[in-house]
Amino acid sequence: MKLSDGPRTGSRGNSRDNSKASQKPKPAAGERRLGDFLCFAIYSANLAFGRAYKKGLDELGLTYPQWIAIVALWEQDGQTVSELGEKMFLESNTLTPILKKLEQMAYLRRQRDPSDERQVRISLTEAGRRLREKGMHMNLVASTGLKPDEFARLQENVVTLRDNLIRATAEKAE
Amino acid sequence: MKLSDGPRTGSRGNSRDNSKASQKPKPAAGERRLGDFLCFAIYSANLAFGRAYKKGLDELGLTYPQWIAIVALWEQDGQTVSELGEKMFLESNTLTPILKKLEQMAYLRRQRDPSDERQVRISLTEAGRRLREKGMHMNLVASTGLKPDEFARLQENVVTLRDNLIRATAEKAE
DNA sequence: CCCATATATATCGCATCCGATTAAATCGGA
DNA sequence: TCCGATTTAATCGGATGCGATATATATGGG
Repeated sequence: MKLSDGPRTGSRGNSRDNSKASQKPKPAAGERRLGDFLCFAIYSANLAFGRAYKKGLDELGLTYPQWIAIVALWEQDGQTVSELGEKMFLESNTLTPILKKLEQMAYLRRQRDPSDERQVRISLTEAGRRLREKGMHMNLVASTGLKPDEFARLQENVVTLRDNLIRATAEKAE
Repeated sequence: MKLSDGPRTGSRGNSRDNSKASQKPKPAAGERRLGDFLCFAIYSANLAFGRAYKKGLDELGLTYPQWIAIVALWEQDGQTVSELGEKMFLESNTLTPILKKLEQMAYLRRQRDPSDERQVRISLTEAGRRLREKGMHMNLVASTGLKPDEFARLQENVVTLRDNLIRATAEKAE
């Protein structure tokens, strides 16, 4: 198991810092900088997305994972906790508190499946569906500053990256 | 403020689902699926990275943000909490507990700057530097399943995305 | 010098994430 | 049928993120 996902092992090119001597102490030669790690780019982009969405979500009175759950349930209503978890890449330990909160807000219902009492099926209420509509006409595409083709390719590459990571992690766990 | 970052507003092309009738109930026509949101791709890729790194980080006895802090301090030692926060895209409310934990583990020192007692300067201990070396020869590049050129372009695009989002969010906040 | 303002951290409460464990229901082989 | 293994949620504790607030220090105008 290796911990770096930065491709560079030798000297780095920093296009913003080559006109004058750096004022910062140089890191040890050959070291990867934080900016070279793809994982950190994803990590920080995720923070940035969360902050960009914050204002709009506050107007809906939702958090980001709550919103994702509403979108996933809009796509297909009546999913079990596990099914919803597969789509959101989360498990019941994380999902259950979120769903309980949304139930408490009257945006969805949680009920045991009569045919298998182990499962809990989640269905949106009318208020939950209205919530989806309220958030639907909002978008951040412009804020990404990406052209449509860049946007689409980036999206595909990130999804590929995610799926490859998940597969590789599962394989290494035997 | 718009809340969707999915580019498609009309019908979707789902290349995996066009050979036979979908078994799932169709979502309302014109709806964006979760998979069309770039924010969700980033969100879930971040979860995937966290899980992929987990095993390696456990061996070091660190969490992901703790590791990031070590890397950032290795780059430049003696940073203030704010400076470190700029690089990690975090503020003192999040950073202080992490740094206190790392101090308690004896990987760094936190000391008030004598010339300005408001600031706290963070410096790695010898154990902290050894930690960086222990993690350095590990990498996840193979697990990403991306070719080097794809990897590099993806990294650049994600960084651009992040920086554009941050700028746009700051502008909208007046 | 005095005090209002600004700056840099820290604290607090809430909401995720996640590993480990628990509890309940189902399944399956003897 | 019976009982151990499996499956599905839920619970618990620890560690982030983050808005709001608090505290301590520094700064500047009168």
